[in-house]
Amino acid sequence: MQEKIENLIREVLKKLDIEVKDIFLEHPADLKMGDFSTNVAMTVAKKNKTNPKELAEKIVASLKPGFGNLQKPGFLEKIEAKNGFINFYLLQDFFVDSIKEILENKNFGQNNLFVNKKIMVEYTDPNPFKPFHIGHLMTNAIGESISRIVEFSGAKAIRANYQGDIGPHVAKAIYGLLKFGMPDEDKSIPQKARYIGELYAKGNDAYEADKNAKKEIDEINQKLYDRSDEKINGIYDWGRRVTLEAFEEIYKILGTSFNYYFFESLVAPIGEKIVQENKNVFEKSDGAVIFHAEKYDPKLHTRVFINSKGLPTYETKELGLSKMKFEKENPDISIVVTANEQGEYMKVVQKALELINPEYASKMKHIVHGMMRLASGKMSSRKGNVITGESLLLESCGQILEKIKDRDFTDEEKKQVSEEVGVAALKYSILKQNIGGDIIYDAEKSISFEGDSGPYLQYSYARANSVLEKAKKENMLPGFVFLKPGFGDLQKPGFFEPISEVEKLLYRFPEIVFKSAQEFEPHYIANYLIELARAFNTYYGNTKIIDKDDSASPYKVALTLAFSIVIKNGLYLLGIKAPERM
RNA sequence: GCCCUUGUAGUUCAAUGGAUAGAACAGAGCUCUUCUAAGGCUUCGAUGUAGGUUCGAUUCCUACCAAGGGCACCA
Repeated sequence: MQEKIENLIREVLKKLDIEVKDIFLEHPADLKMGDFSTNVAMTVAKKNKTNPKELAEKIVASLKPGFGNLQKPGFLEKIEAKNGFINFYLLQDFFVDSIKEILENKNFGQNNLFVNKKIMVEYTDPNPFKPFHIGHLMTNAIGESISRIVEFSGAKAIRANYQGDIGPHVAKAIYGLLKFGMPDEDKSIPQKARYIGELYAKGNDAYEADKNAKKEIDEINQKLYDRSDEKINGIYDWGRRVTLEAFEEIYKILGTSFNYYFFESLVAPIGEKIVQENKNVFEKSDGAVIFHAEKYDPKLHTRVFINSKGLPTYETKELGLSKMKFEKENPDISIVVTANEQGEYMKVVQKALELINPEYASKMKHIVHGMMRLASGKMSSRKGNVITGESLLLESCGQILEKIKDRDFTDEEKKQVSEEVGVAALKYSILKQNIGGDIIYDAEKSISFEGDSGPYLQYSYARANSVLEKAKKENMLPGFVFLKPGFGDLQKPGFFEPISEVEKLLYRFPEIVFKSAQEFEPHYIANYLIELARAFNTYYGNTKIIDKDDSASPYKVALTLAFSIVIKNGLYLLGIKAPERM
């Protein structure tokens, strides 16, 4: 359709003897201003120093029948010039056809942007021995959504989770466990994991406040690398298993499953080897091995790759990880999703990788998202003022459970619905905004169940579904026949169903998905779905969809079905489930 | 000090250089004998400051102000 309109404009401009390179077509911000519009008159007027409004009117006049030998094109209802823009209104047929297309294709919205491409997405990255905090929830929501969006765009997505199972943070947690003792045997896995997270915070406090503790923790860290202490090995293996199992329970609720789990303990030696083999890139300084990135780019800075104790830092591990990813899967694009606090250091690592292996570096893409912040300041698991992702999830789901307690659901259904809706509330609040921006977490407001929210979208879907259930019972099948009347019937008032905003938005879904994929930005989909759901709810509010006496009723059912398909696909792309009832 | 993000209604977020800057929450007021009121309909209310580029700037450039992050052995 876009092409048709573009060609039409080209044809007219040619007739008017106007040269133009690109024709920029967009959807006007307001549906009242047509389905497509172009600012071509303004750009041309600028070049030729003529009046844009007059030119727009001239173009429109030339597009209309009875002027010259151009016929009014069959696919347009109306063309108008307004404020220098040229607006195109599509014919009803186009919208009805688009509804048919949606009903024929349950995967409506897919595109070919990444066809035959393999894209690895690394996200979530919680560390064993530390709590699963809100930041992990955020990275998970974004990474999962991006994975689904690239899949919907033809890519083979490979989900990877990179976890720091070695390093000072582990030593701190183990120091805490040695000092304060192990948790009771009969506690649940999440309880044990929570306990380990608390002791990590204590270990960290001790590390900063107490010199002896610092020394002890450094020793534990060294022993962990060497695996030289039987007792520490035992605690380590146990704690690693417990925290990883606790994470799995959270992934299950969130609806994520990974193809790969990478661990720092495994990539560290690979990274160390890379650093040793590239002496031309790295330098020795104060007993450490460092990389002077500012030599290559003044905006970058120096970072330590091997510390003065001979232990590899995160930078080195990251090099090892990259190598491992490419050797295992050789992705066309290797995406890493993290919070922006890692943005600067990641650029340094990327620069180092560029010197070591330019091919790998060119395929890496680091997506940074904002931080989840408290009004009172930054959350840090080191300080212990974190709201864990787990507790937030439980709270969100709990609030839903309270809300549906009187509904006609079995206990099993209640649990499932409250989980699906609770997760939706959280994920939507993360995904509705630009990836880059911080999210200010407010316990009162951040989890929203009404208005601009995940549950609102789910509710709209459940409503549509309920209409469709009723339609099935009453044998009201989706249909279009009534819209193909004899020519004379066109005049019959009330025969045609006016095209609503729902149709005008539905056909745009694939464009939105495409844009989201191109920019790796899920929020376009989130915003689109809200607009669509709002249009449907308005339609629903003043339309009786199932009505045996209404010849348009089959079409209304078809429209409802099309809406339910699109909203379900859209929610899927956000990583949100669409319950049939809620 | 240098570098990276970000400044839009009271609050949380939108707006490929375009039209009257959109929503939601909060506030005021309607609305369930119709398919789910987690809904619908009214209403009040905003581009950090100062310049610049442009027919046109929330968007691009410069400076300033403010918030967050990073800047050598944490991740």
